[in-house]
Order: sequence, then structure tokens, then C-alpha cells
Amino acid sequence: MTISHSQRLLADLSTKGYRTSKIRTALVEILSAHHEPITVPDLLLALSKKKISANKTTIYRELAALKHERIVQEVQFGENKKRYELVSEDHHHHLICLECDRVEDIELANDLTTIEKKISRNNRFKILNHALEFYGLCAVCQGKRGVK
Amino acid sequence: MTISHSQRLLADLSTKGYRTSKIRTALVEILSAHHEPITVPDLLLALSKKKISANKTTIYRELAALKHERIVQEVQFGENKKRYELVSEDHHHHLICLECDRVEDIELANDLTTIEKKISRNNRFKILNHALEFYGLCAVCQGKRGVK
DNA sequence: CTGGTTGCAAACGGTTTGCAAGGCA
DNA sequence: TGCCTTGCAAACCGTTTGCAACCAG
Repeated sequence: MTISHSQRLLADLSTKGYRTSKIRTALVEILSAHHEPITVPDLLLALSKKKISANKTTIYRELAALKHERIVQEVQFGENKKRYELVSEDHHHHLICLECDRVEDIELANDLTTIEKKISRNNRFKILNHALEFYGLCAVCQGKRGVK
Repeated sequence: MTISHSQRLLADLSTKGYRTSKIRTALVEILSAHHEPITVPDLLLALSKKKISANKTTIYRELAALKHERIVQEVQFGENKKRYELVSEDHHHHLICLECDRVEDIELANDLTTIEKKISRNNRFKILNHALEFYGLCAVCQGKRGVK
């Protein structure tokens, strides 16, 4: 039998002393099914659709734990609220639609390591991470531009 | 006599029907003197240092107007609060220190237009803008790492 | 039974809104 | 005088904290 990504994550957590509670399980499942960064309000919605009631405090605490274990990462796109996504093997970037707020993941063929080295040298700044987001109009919204 | 950048901006605004009020003048001066994106709480501090008392509501409204006139632009770096800076001729990016939260501007030699064209083609996404931020340790904080 | 997990209420901080008063052109 | 500008109070919304109750290992 095959083991899903979320099952593996939960098993890993279990060996570290975390319990595989109902909420934690559902949260990890939602995150691994949802392939774009999601906000806490939306996570609560997704949970209630699964008939699981959870307090927002619980979700924030859970996400903090998952972040600490480097299972999820936080991103933010000028929205005054954070988004969460599973840490993925392959580093990727985001396409953010200014019309419908949808967020897509993309991978870049060229990577930025050459640029980063140059910056470190010129600015005496040690780069640990970066974020690159492209803002514009997704395929759907390009059609109905002018609606908003 | 020479005319400063802020004076020119205020003159431009004046021709568009905006008044050159005390607060607006001070705000534009602070923004053009401050060479990194600044938050509203910090703007209020900067104003009070100039012996100018202003209500936060006023500042938010003023920034919205300046943004609408494409004089300032909003950025955000995972802080749950927005930062504002004058729109500059030359497009630039940011170095964000994870230790002291200081933000530096940098300009990139290579630009991203080639990448953007490729993305538009592959993803049917019309790119209007982008943001690229590098997170790490500034020169000062590299020294005292381990303090926090 | 012990420590991880959860909910609840309240506080917090940045941002927004409605309304009335103030001030520049 | 007319319209732009400002302040104030309150609401809003995402996020955090303290505390008590709960439940899985």
C-alpha cells in the first residue's frame, strides 16, 4: 500500500512527540491537498467543510508548531494577513492575480544564486532566503477586465 | 535656486487640486528624506519629531491619495503592516534583515523582463508588476549574531 | 497520570469608516 | 464660500495571550 504525503508528515511528527489529533491530521491533509498558500480564515472554512470545528487560536498555534518543524512556511503578499503552505522540495515563486487574489505557484528555470552572490559581495548582506512574486492578471481575469 | 524633489511633488499635486497643507508637506518631506520603506506608526513618530501632531487616520488617507497619484507605493514584507516609499525612477528591490528588521533598497544589474516574458507565455498570466525581496542578515547584525 | 492539545474570552495592533469640524484657495 | 483636509470615536480583522479544561499515550 502507498503512503500519502500527509501520512508521512504525521508519522514524522509522532516520533517527535506530537500527537496525531483530529485537528492536526485534518490541517495537514488540507494543506497538502491545497496547492497554493492559504490564509487562516480560509483554513477554518476548509475545516468546517470537513465537519471539523476548530478554534482559530488552535489553528494559529498549530501552524506555529508546523512552521517550527519546518513543515509549513509563511508567505505574505501585501494583504495584511499571512498565508501558509507546505514546504516543498523545489523552491518556487508566486503569481498573484490583482483581480481575484488567486495565488499560483510557479517554478523558475533560471535560479537566482548568481544574483545572490553578487549582492552578498556588494552589500555585505548575508542572504538566507528570498521571495519573488509577480503581480498581474490570471488567465480567467484577463477576459473580464473592467468588471471591478 | 534649486528646487527639491519634495517641492516638485507638492507643486505637481497643487496643479491637480490638492492643497499644500502642513501635514501633506511634512509627509512628502519625510518620505523623500527617508530612504527605505516606512510604516505608518513610524511616520507618526517622524512627524512628532518635527513637532507636527497628526491623526493616524489622516496619514492613512494621505498615503492613499499619494498612492493614487502614483507618488508613493506600498510594500509589505511578512510583517502584518504595510510600508510606504516614494515611487522611484529606477525600479529596485529590498534587502530585509531578519535580526533588526531594517530594510535596504538595492538595484539589480540584471532585470527580470526575460523571465517575465517566459512566464506570461507559459502561464497565460499578464504580469503588471513584481516584487523581489532578499531576507538575511545585514552587515551590522552579522557581527552580533546569537544575541537574539 | 502527565504533558500535549483545545476552547474561550479578552487584548492587541494595524487599518478603515462615518461624521462633524476646521482651514486653504 | 466651497471644497479639500483633519480629528475623533468606533468598528474591523487578523493575530496573540492567559487560563482552565480536556484527552491521547
